[in-house]
Amino acid sequence: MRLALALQSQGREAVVINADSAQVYADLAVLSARPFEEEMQGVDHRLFGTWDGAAACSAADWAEQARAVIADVHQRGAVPILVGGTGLYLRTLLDGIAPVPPIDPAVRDLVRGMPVSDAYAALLVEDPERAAALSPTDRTRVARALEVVRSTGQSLGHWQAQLAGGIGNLVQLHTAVLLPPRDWLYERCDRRFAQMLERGALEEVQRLLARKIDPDMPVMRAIGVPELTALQAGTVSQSEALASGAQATRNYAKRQFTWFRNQSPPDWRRIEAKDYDIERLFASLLRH
RNA sequence: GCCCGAGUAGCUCAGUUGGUAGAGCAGCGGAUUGAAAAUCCGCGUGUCGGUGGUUCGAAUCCGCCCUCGGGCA
Repeated sequence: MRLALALQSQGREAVVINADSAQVYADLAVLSARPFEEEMQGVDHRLFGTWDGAAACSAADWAEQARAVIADVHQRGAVPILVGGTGLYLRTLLDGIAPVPPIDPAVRDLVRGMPVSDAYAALLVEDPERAAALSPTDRTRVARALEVVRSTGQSLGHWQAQLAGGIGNLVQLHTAVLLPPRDWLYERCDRRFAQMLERGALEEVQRLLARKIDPDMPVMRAIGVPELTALQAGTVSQSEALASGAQATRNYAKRQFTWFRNQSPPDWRRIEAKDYDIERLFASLLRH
């Protein structure tokens, strides 16, 4: 946002594009900490609250939309600013992803309904190479590998040998990976979740629950949703829900830290200070 | 003051008939190719409250002391 304003002060239009897997859902305004109208200060924001919670937004879905938005923004001579902490989304946009055809919904339902142990046993037979590379307890990846072989007749490895749709080579990137001091970060996580409750997070979850969406869907797994669902059900107290939500936020922050520290390209600048000068950070971008 | 109960990892607790201790959570590190705010993997030396004693050997048995609960006065 600060960058967008800095650009605008130079008479250049900027568009903020969401790259966060929870902020894409319309149902999660408070719990995903989606910026609200006043915060946007008239700057165009895209892909925030774009998906309905009843639908699952995949990395490829998001990347496809992001590509279109970026093309449009460039068309207008404006600068796209991608913001968000979902590493897989950014990687998919920049590097592309395996061109796996759509999965047969019947196969998907069947596979995802299986206990991991069964799915893994099946994978050992149907795609032993992949099975060997995965932890037998990794539900998400075991299910993915199995649904891919069953639905496409080819192993996941076969598809992953190629990447499609990346735009990393077509654009000029100005990057910054924020890795602030851990204590400072955790303290903010605690405050953030408490603040969400003050801003109506519980009511948001009540509205979500009324929709009776499958609990396995991404919206239902967003941080705070399970915690506040438990509060709503009366199985935990207010203070317990507050504590577990804050804890989940911290756990997530750490995972994000690990992702970006190790998975993002080494030439992406790491910022370890909690304060930084946006004008200096993006001086190369702001100059011309 | 007396009687019970509890004092073991940062927290919550296990620890069988004595053989110098281990789980969950937290924390730290890591993985991450179509639901990723998800999913998974790895890392456990701590005066076992203190102190005397019994014993070849004590978190475990005995004495005394300390702290925190609860009860009785």
